[in-house]
Amino acid sequence: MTSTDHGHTHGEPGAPVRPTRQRRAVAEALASFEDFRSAQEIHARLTERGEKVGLATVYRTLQLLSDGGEIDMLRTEDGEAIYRRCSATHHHHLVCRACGATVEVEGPAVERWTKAIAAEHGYAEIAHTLEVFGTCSSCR
Amino acid sequence: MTSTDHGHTHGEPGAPVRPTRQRRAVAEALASFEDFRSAQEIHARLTERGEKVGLATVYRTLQLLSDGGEIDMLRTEDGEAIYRRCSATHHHHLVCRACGATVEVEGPAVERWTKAIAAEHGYAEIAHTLEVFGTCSSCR
DNA sequence: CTTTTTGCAAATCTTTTGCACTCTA
DNA sequence: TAGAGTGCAAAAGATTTGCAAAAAG
Repeated sequence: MTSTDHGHTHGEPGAPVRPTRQRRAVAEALASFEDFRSAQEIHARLTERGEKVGLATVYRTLQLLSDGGEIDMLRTEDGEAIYRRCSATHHHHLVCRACGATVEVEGPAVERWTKAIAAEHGYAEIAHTLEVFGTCSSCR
Repeated sequence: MTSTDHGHTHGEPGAPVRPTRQRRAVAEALASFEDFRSAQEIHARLTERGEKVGLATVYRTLQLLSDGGEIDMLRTEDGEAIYRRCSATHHHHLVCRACGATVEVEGPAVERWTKAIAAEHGYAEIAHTLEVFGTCSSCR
């Protein structure tokens, strides 16, 4: 409930994380997808591949990875959480609302604008979310 | 599931909209708040003020207003929809994660960048969400 | 053996819907 | 009146949680 950070927050001691079959499975499923998927979809894939992993576990694992900054998480326009393995650089997404095709885009201009605006109003420890939705050419 | 528009989509013929007691009430509640509130909070205020309006109606009204572009709607980090009376222009928000203080900011640069990027990748009917979070000066 | 993980089902919570009933124009 | 709008309670969904059993170190 306080996982506000967009940046990575590794290194917290916490409790040891054990590499289990189900965690590996979730990681693999994540790796097998090109773009963002909901916990439900990930669980479905696992199931259809014969991997028996409880839905709750998928949620727990996804949350764990997300909190650790190891995967990207964003929200659909209707509030559903969707996840994806992420690259190292900070970027944003251009998502097709019909087929879900995602394009990663970088926006140095936006980053700069964000920092400037924030500083201008006296805000610190800036984080921002920016997602662009549209209909891709093949869905039109 | 198709209330995708972020921009204003006024003028659709649709059905006539009747000014009722409950709609007025919701509008007033909205006006009484300085920043973003959830449907539940708005309903709570209505109730504590003695206005009898069903929760479902609050949701329906909020959705109506939001679809008509008459109020702003955005999502909390945990996926909850929050609303606020908004100004006419398209803008974004700089929100203090500690106290919730919101500053409306305009970003012509961002708008331009968004359209450009999208067009470049062949995406149409663009919509975007951009929220900036930070800690305001008085909360530091 | 101790601690972390799971599974499952039950519980939450937000938001939506079905429907009979009440209003507005 | 006819069509729009409302209240309630039930239905959906997405997540989360409690707890006893299973796995990891």
